[in-house]
Amino acid sequence: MQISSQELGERLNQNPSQIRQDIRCFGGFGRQGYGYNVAALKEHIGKMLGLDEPHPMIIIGAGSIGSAVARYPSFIREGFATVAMFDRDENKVGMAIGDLTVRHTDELEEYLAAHKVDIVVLAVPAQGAQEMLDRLSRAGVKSVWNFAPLDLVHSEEMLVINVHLSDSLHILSYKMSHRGEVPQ
Amino acid sequence: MQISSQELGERLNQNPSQIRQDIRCFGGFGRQGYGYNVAALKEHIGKMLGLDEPHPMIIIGAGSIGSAVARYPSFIREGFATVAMFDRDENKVGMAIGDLTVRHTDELEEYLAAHKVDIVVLAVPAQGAQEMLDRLSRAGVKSVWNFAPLDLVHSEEMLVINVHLSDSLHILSYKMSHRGEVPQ
DNA sequence: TAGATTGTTAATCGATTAACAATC
DNA sequence: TAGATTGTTAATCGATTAACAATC
Repeated sequence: MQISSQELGERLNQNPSQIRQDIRCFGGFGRQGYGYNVAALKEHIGKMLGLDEPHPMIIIGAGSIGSAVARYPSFIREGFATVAMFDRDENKVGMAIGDLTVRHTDELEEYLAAHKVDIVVLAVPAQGAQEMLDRLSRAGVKSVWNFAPLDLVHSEEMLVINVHLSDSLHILSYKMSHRGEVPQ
Repeated sequence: MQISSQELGERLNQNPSQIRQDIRCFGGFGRQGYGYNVAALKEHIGKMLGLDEPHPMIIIGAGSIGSAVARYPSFIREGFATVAMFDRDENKVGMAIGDLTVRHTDELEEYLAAHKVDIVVLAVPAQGAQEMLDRLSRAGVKSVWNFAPLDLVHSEEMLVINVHLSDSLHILSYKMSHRGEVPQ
């Protein structure tokens, strides 16, 4: 099963040249006159993105965002399994979310010391987010996926990706207001 | 209260030239030797993004993603208030989420005909998403914020913004795997 | 007025696209 | 072999940055 940069481009709304340039970046393995082997391509891209090995995640904050991430089916398929959830609210501790039971944040450091955790999902309100990030930093956490609606201050060693849903909502709002105008 | 492109650039990690170019796009109103009036700047940007008037939203799908959007505090502050939630699951109909009660999707067209709805948030599983989008299209909906993890086919008249959380997770995963490598 | 900082044009840089020899 | 399609270099395009006259 093969695919050409031409067809890949059509499906992804990209120029075929762009496709070839991009694939080349992670080591060309196409064949002239033939195209790319789909299975090999998928494997290479997966490896490139680190999807070839599991990445255990824990989620801090068992509110609606934390729950949504824990339940997102495609993450689990791709190896991003949530292995524990934490909350500081006593009322949420003990609650079942999917097949996990919410733990108290007091247990956080202990948990991190005992388990391999690749990614910490930060799904707490804006107020407590920076403090929690500093705490995670002290506990040796290296990668954080932040859903708190602010940009967090962190050291060079930490990798923090911020998800700001409002950015995408603002784009929608902007395009709504300017629809029908001549582009440019 | 004023601010210069210099300081704005420092705060936003942008080149001051970039800042000036960008602000100019929506009509320059800075003053030489002085900078930009912060209040005026905020108002102009707000207007540009359509934040000067409320945008009633409804959410389809009362699962964890739908609930998270309904509760996201900054949306409400910015005028994106959720005015109704729908689900096709009888068990969820009648449930309270914040101060809303989940309605059955059977009432959707009726609701849309009777109320001003600027944005429909699509927070249903991937399987039903395209079908629901077509239904919304027939009901005259013009703007959709899609959280279903697939790109939806839609007519030119419809504005559909896709939120794919996994994109951001893949970026995190990629950077994790390639950390410490010499950039470029 | 002198100093500061914009609006705007010009220069630079990087990213996208086109072209084509290499080769399967 | 002939046709197709890659890898790769060159050309184009757009976006970022620098520069500076205008002016508050």
